[in-house]
Amino acid sequence: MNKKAKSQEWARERIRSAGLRATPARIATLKLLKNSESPLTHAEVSDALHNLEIDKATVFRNLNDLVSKKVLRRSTLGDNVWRFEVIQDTHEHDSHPHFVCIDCGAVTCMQGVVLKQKNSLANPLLKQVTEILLRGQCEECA
Amino acid sequence: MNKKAKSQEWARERIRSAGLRATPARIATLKLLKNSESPLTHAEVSDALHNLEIDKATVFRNLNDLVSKKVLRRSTLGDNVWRFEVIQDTHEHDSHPHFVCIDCGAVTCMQGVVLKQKNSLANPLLKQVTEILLRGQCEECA
DNA sequence: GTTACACTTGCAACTGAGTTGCATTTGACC
DNA sequence: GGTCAAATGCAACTCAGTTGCAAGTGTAAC
Repeated sequence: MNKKAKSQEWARERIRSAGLRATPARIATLKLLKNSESPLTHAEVSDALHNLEIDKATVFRNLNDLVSKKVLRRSTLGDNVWRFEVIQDTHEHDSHPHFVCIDCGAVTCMQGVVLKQKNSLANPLLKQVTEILLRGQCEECA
Repeated sequence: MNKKAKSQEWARERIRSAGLRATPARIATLKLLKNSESPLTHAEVSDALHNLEIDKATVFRNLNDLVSKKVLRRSTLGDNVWRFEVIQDTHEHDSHPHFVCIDCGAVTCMQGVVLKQKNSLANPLLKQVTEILLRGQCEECA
């Protein structure tokens, strides 16, 4: 099986095992996000798939469906637009912070960064944090 | 001077010292945010001031003006809506993380929390972080 | 392979946040 | 009080995201 067919089969299997139907729109969406280096907005996904003539409402619904099935992660990067990325199986429980450049919008995953309490007073909120978002300037824009 | 007049005078002075004109709309906006316990959305501000018949465009412009003059802080809490809060003078250079409850929207300042690198590989991005946002469930909602 | 039907899709119309251009009004300094 | 840049009101706009509904399609069961 060649690389393209393998990617196709992977996407198909991922969608089906989530309990959803493997439609062309969903397979294309998932393949696109899998191959992307950083999370994509709905507009970017819609744009990339425009040659498949998939309606924007369909793209939204599929992205949201895949999020609710834990196939994708939906995050907000400070510009009030949702971004979507594939949840890697290997990182499933490794919720690393994301760094977002406030100038160019580029997103970086920060695997080696953790949150620490400065003082000994335990903050109970720390245990319930589900997402960490850092904002600033990336090296390019600084 | 009574409490109300004091608050009025405080807002007036804060706006003027930022280099802006102290208009009724701006004074009302600033007083409202000063007395609020948590950041407010534009819609909430607009709503609260509706008896003053201030146009929504004016509210937006004033909020943004006050943000650019560092009188207010504008943050996004994960629901893709901007929220505004007064920057307290005492915390001006203390960029502590904010914790946002994904259910009720409540915002908490986390003074004792810092970010650490797990491994020794220095991540240059860490030096350029200007804002840290944690998302999760607050104690009430957990 | 055919069939049945729930799940998906496309379309179009909608909501709600936020922006913009422009004519009119007004706060602050003289 | 007069002047003028700054601020406002209005209306029309953009853009993200949602929704209702009729038509189409993937899948499981035959």
